[in-house]
Amino acid sequence: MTQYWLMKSEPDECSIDDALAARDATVPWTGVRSYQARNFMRDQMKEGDGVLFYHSSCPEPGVVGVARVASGTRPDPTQFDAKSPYYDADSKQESPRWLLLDVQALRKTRLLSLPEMRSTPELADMVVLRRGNRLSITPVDPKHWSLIVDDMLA
DNA sequence: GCCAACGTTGGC
DNA sequence: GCCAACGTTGGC
Repeated sequence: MTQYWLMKSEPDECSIDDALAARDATVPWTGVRSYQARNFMRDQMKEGDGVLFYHSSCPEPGVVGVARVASGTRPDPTQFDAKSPYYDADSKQESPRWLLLDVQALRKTRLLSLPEMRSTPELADMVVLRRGNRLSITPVDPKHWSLIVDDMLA
């Protein structure tokens, strides 16, 4: 069954334009260092799942595009790269702690800003809007996906 | 730059 | 296993 997700990316690292410019518009979703987010990727996310591409830690945070999960998980190579900011000295080659999967950008949308999301009553219970939420990957209810993708960003 | 919120760490 | 201290996220 197709599921839906919201994935945060810092546009300084990988913006929606960067993703669309990549080969096949596909980027490895590197740098996830949260067990909850990793477990979503490992246990629940499937190729073909829908993704809201979200810009975070930037002047205008919000949803900026639609994407899809384009692969299953594999070890994130940056965990073994001592020069990477995502290096994890405790992770072992034979039992990698951190995973990634590929995300394929499908289209850029207008900015659906965080303030607009917060001011839309039908979106009020989205996981990403919960107070103090810090998860970089959050599940999206089908009704929220439909409202955002088929209506607000159509 | 500030700070609220949360996950992780480590002492006990 | 508890919980205080610490580091990080991320909006403002």
